[in-house]
Amino acid sequence: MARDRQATEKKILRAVGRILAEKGFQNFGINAVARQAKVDKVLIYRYFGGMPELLRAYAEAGSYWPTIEEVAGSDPGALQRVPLQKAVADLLCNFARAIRKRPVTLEILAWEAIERNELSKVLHKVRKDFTKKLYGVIAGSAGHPTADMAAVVTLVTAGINYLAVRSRKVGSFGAVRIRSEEGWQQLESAIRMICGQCIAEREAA
Amino acid sequence: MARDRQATEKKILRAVGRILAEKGFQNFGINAVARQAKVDKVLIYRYFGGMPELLRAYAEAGSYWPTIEEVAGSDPGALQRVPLQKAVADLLCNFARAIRKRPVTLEILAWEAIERNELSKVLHKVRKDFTKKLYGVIAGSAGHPTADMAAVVTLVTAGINYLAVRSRKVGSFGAVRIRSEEGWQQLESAIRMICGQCIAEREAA
DNA sequence: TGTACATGTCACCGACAGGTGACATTAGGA
DNA sequence: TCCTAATGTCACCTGTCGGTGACATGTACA
Repeated sequence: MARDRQATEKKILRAVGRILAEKGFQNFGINAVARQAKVDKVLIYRYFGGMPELLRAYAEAGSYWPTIEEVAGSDPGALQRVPLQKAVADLLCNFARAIRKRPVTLEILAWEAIERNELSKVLHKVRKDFTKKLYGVIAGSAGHPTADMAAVVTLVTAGINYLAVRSRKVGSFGAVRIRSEEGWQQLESAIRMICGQCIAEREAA
Repeated sequence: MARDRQATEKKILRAVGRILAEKGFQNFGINAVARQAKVDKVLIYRYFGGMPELLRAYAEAGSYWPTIEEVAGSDPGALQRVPLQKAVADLLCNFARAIRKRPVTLEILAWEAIERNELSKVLHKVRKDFTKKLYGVIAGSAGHPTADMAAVVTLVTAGINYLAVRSRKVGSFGAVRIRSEEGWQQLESAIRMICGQCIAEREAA
């Protein structure tokens, strides 16, 4: 109709986002994207090449991972001036909040337990850079985390991921109502408890 | 061929298990089961009714969740005679080991983040009973867990689930090599650290 | 002006999914 | 013995998927 390739490409990419956010990877496909974007599917092949390239293009355009500022605050240096246990706890809590706000990211997280695709590959890379930078933010005057601590942080991060992903489908897990704000506040205080105690032990040793 | 309905039904149910364990829900379907079982798919409809009923039948026959003994040991009463922190830590570690041994369970856990089906419903119920019984085992002379503690246990359990599920597809998460035995030993010591400290704090208060 | 190319439309293909109806064969009871 | 019902086999339906070839139309440039 409009004979505007850029606009068409944008429509397609927006459709990708909508489908992922609303229906997830389960009902995702070339035909579904074309339908949603109200565009002939042949244009998707012409402009992007195919499914993998489409996903990669979407990945590059999207912002489905927290930024450093979002998690570490606008002044990351400030983290090095507070006790390590508080810094780590804050980072984890902020991460939980940031990730919960991203439906597409949660979908990708859920789906990468099923199969690898272009989006999970890109997410993998982004996440690696992210944790590396975050480590740089933490490891300063406050001292470097030990291996023990790293395992604790890994476990807690994994727990956050799991609960955030799961909250899309179900109202509670174990004792916590993961759909409600207060449920997540319970979890945040659990995180602070874990960090506080574990790191205190480390410092004492 | 053999004109033996019972044998045919068994073949079908075994095929369900094989497909779930090897290929997962992604490539699961009536046709796939029929192919794997070397049975005409119409028999699946005749004997079970359809996909939901087939899954329910498989669910009732299978043992894809840890038993209480597997997690609490053959003498659950013994748990009430050790410090609460050690009891909880042991339960969590045993749970991690038990769940890692069950590929089909991990598949269901992964898939229930995508969609609800008959298997996830059954799993939901089994899991609920399991946690209830387990709570009964713990809550004895050692005293009842607090709400704070419950949130910690929830978070750790979620982390275990996530890492176990993820280890099917990827070798490491964060700082931990989740495919290797030593990676899980790091996690176990992290669990003990968390439990020990958090509960110690509770007792002091 | 005319022509070449980018853009968009349409119709179609083969593969596979879930699902069903009709038929052959065997076993077991009247 | 014969008849019925259970068991197993086969062919076929509809719908959706990813993917492609052929064609119409607008646009920009020689």
